[in-house]
Amino acid sequence: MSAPATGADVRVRFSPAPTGYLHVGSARSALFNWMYARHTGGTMILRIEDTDADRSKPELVDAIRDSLGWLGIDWDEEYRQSDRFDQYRAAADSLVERGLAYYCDSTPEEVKARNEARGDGATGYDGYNRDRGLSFVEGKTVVRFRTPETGTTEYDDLIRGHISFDNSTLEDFVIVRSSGVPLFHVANAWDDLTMGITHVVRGEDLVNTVPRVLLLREAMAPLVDADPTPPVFAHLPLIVNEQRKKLSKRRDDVSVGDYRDRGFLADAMRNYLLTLGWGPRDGGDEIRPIDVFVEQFELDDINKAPAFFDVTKLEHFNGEYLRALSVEEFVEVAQPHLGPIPADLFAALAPYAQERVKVLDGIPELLGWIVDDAPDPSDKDWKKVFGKGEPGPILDRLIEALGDCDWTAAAIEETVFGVGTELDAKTQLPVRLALTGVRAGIPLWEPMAWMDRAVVLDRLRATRARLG
RNA sequence: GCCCCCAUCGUUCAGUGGCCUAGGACACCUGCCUUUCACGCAGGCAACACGGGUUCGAAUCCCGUUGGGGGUGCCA
Repeated sequence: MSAPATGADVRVRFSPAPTGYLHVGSARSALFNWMYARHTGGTMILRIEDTDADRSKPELVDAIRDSLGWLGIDWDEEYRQSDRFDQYRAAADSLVERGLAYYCDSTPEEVKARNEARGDGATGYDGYNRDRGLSFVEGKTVVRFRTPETGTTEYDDLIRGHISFDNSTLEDFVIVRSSGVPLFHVANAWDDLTMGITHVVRGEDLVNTVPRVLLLREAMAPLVDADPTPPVFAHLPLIVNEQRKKLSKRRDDVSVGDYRDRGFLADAMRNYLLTLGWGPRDGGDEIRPIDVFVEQFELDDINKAPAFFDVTKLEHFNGEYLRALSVEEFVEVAQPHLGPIPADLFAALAPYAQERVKVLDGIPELLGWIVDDAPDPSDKDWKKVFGKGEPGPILDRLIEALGDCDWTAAAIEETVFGVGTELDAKTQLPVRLALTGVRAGIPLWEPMAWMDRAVVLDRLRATRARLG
């Protein structure tokens, strides 16, 4: 068991594979690493795990860095595993020399065929070349690590407690491909060792790799002047979808960049992500500035159970953050989301939008009617508004009065309500439906004053006509 | 199949043997405000998966059952 590092000794890393855009699951891992680094005054490391040349895309590295930056997650050191292949291979060679690893020329198909021929239901590598003393053949042999046949490999997880694996269940896994390129486990173990990583904070889907990494670390420690003590592991609960399954790129909306593009605020996203698997120690409000949470953040407060990524709650967080902005700030962040709405019009109506919109991409729906063509209300709304009473005369009177009054917000409001008083009727809803096509929305008077009187009258007349 | 893990309101976080007739937030419902909606405010609905232990006492500890998830790649 390792002595927990504290204070400025802490070194954590976020290690994404650049095989896709940053998704919410990895963003959460990055965040928790960052929280801990900042809480302890330690070092946050970004390590790009791009050992799989076929799937890694260099341009995605920048996309990931951008998304992290957007979330306000910064780092103190950065590495790329593709720059360090020589080190991993040297380490692997040494393992072979010392008999801790060996060459193997079995193809996956051959292994599978042997397993099926045996018919005992076992899968995975069968140890066929374990003791056959094969030597290196260019493009043909992989390097496999020789796992112990007996005993257990165990460790204490800061979040999940003691976890133990029977070594007999560990197969001899590949550490160097036949192409000569090292794989995840060696690269990961070597880097954690040589970079002095003290805390490994990552998703629960990686728990099963711990024994392999631990075994490798032990085997490689003599090669370097580094602390052989294993790091502290903290495996985060998975973030799941409504089916309680790990978020997947194919089925779920997981790209952090997509949320940004839709008009979620970085602070809201970060704050929400933080509440998945963790809550403030003081039991206080879950929406607060990040500094407050950084101060309280402890890895062993993290939950064990998976958490559902609830977009509805994210939206609530975003709404709160949006409303906490000054109007000027709100106008600023809204710019990319205005759609057909002129900037000066939006500036005038921004306060109305600010308290109604939860995500910025909802702005066109809220205000678009002002500049769009005449609306087409649903039958349901139509019936709700015009279904009873004698709406015809009310509309007639509205058209008449509105054709006549001053064209200012105050005069329009006074006119519409005046007709209401005169006829003892509610006049706002009919006007609203005629102009916007729906029964809910921002106050009408300013937008109406901004619109041409003729347009307003046209929509009112069209509604009157449909009434028959 | 084998290995590992998880289990409190619909969701999320709180609860670490007595303060729990289980608390906050989201969602939902009701009311207030308002000639719309929203914001705001006041209420409401709603959970310790099940079965055995341990204990004077269990949501909290142990065992089992059931359910769920993750892994099982020359991916990470």
